[in-house]
Amino acid sequence: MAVINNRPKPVTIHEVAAQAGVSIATVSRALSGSTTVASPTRERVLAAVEQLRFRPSRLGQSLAEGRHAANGIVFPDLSGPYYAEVVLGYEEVAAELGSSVLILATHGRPEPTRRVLELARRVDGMVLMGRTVPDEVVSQLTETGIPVVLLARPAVGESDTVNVDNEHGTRALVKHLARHGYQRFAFVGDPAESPDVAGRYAAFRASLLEAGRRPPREPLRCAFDVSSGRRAALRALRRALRPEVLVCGNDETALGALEAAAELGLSVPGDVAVTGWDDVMAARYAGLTTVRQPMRQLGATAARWLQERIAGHGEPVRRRVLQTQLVVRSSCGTHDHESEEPR
Amino acid sequence: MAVINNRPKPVTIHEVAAQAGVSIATVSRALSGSTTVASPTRERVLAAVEQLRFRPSRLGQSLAEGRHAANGIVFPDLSGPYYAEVVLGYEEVAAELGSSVLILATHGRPEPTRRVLELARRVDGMVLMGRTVPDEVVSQLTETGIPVVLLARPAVGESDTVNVDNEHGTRALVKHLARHGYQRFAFVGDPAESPDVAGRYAAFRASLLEAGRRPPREPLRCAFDVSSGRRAALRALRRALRPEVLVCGNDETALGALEAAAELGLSVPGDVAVTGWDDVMAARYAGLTTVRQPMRQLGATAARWLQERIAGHGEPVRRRVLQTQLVVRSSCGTHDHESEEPR
DNA sequence: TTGAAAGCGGTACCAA
DNA sequence: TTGGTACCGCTTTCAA
Repeated sequence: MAVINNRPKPVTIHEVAAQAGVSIATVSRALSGSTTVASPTRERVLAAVEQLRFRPSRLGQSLAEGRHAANGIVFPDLSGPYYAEVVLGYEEVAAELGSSVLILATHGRPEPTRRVLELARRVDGMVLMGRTVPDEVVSQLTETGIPVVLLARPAVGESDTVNVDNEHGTRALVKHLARHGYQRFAFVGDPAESPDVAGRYAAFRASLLEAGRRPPREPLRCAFDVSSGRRAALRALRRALRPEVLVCGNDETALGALEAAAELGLSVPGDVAVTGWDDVMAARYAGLTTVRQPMRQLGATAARWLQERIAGHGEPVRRRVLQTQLVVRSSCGTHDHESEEPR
Repeated sequence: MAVINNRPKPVTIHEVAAQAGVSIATVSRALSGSTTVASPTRERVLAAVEQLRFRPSRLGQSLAEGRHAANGIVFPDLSGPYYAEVVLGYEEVAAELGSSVLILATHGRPEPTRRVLELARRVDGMVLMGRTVPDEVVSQLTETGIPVVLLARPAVGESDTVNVDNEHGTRALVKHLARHGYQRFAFVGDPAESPDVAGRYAAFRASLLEAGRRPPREPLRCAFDVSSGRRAALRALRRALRPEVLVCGNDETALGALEAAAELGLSVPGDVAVTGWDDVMAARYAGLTTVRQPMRQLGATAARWLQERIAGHGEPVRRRVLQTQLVVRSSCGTHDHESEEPR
């Protein structure tokens, strides 16, 4: 137990007050600028602050003010470009609006609920992404009075919700694939893994049915990473009746599918077409047809709404569904007009 | 000013105490488990806690305990896979060790110093990455008693420092390129942009000189993104005496260089070779020769050390330089033995 | 085993 | 314009 903790203890407002020969109330006023302080007094205070290198304790301040001036974002994971971009968009706006940003990755960790509730004790509000906590926890938070904005997940109660349009994005994709003339579609990805994938699979299935086709087989369930995608795609591609298209839940899965095809000596898109979701940087170099979603904007919108909720204006519940963009590259088939790819 | 802030005010320890018919001291003890509390009393307290859904205020707790139980990481940006991976590695370990994690991206924002000092008021310690704040701020923080771990930047004073071995990584790369027989090397990237790039350029220059070559020209300065890399590479490739190799400061720059070459109708590696740094996911699909660095491990090590500093054991200063790995792909030239690429 | 009370470091109201 | 002081919500001595 030989803790040799020799940190200088922080300067407090009392020492500044003593040094300047005023009361702590005056120091507080001089620094906040709220009330008027006589110029000479202010000078003395600021000099003392300067000299003692006084930085007010955030804890004292927050306790007195009754707010943290911080908010948080909870997401499954930060690996892979998708979440990183969303978090970046979030941080950017939150910082702009004067809040500190706490992050919490739940994926693969025990007790996500406990961690989220712990986070809730240090913030004025939080953004919850995807499949991080059960609905009950969302309700519990809002009942406790903590504003919550949901991101990339279904609405719960009266919380604001921001989502991407999985429905239309998928339909546009399937429609494009249908024009290529493909008949046998397979979906790679686990709807249970994330609400987004669930939405994409549902739309995939629905649009095939509406086109008068047979219902697709069960999705080839797999996690979000490349190697899981590869394994799942191998299963599909080894079937007697090989699918003509692998519609993948996200880009990393699709990149794994490309690997699988290569491994089996199948050409893409000749023997099998492959599509993804997200349009991560690698997708471009892999020639992957995919659906781009506005990742930063998802985070930015959530941050802005959260701040407004915290400010406490009584806006009605807001739900936003951001649009996607089909990005056609080579992996879905050959095209006459070179490059539908947007700049 | 019509703020309709109707949040239920949080349950405090006093209400729990009243409900359980004990003092707040007893409630605190019953919850912390530190001191002994008679079983029946504890039962009553826990029942009250349950019934009132009491969650202790983090602010009160931290103020009394004299610690935040949180720490922070400051980085230039979160876009691009590099920082995201480092932050992920950091968050993972920090959370494991029981700290909440605050993030702060400085890049392109005004007043990075003010923001960092503001962050310093809410954490027990922090990790500072790359070119985020000037050395004086680092000193100022440590003098104030806030433990700091530096990441991907030169040491300052007595702070722990974690870096990647830019020196050896670059030498291995240049050596490999020299074996290809290339004579005219150009460096793409701005040493002023980050300490890492500075280190890479220095090693690049040194190893060429040591090999008895003429000193290379000035680096083609550019920012870290693909399009900046593209523009810089265009400048180089349009020179009368075209370089045979573009050694780029990071992968995104290199991907831009690949674009530039394609634009000019130059084949890679036939007409010009290109290399990167980081081994981001896209590098693989672009066939980019690069140097892999252990990004997560950088973050993880920093988090662990920071925690130890905060715990206050008086270890001597630590400096770690993590090793890199050359990843040879097609962009640097043709190879006999297919794929030196590690799995 | 429990309670009273003194902090922890601020903010803001009320008087002077 | 300033000072005194009552909080904010918790932890932790010190006594009982």
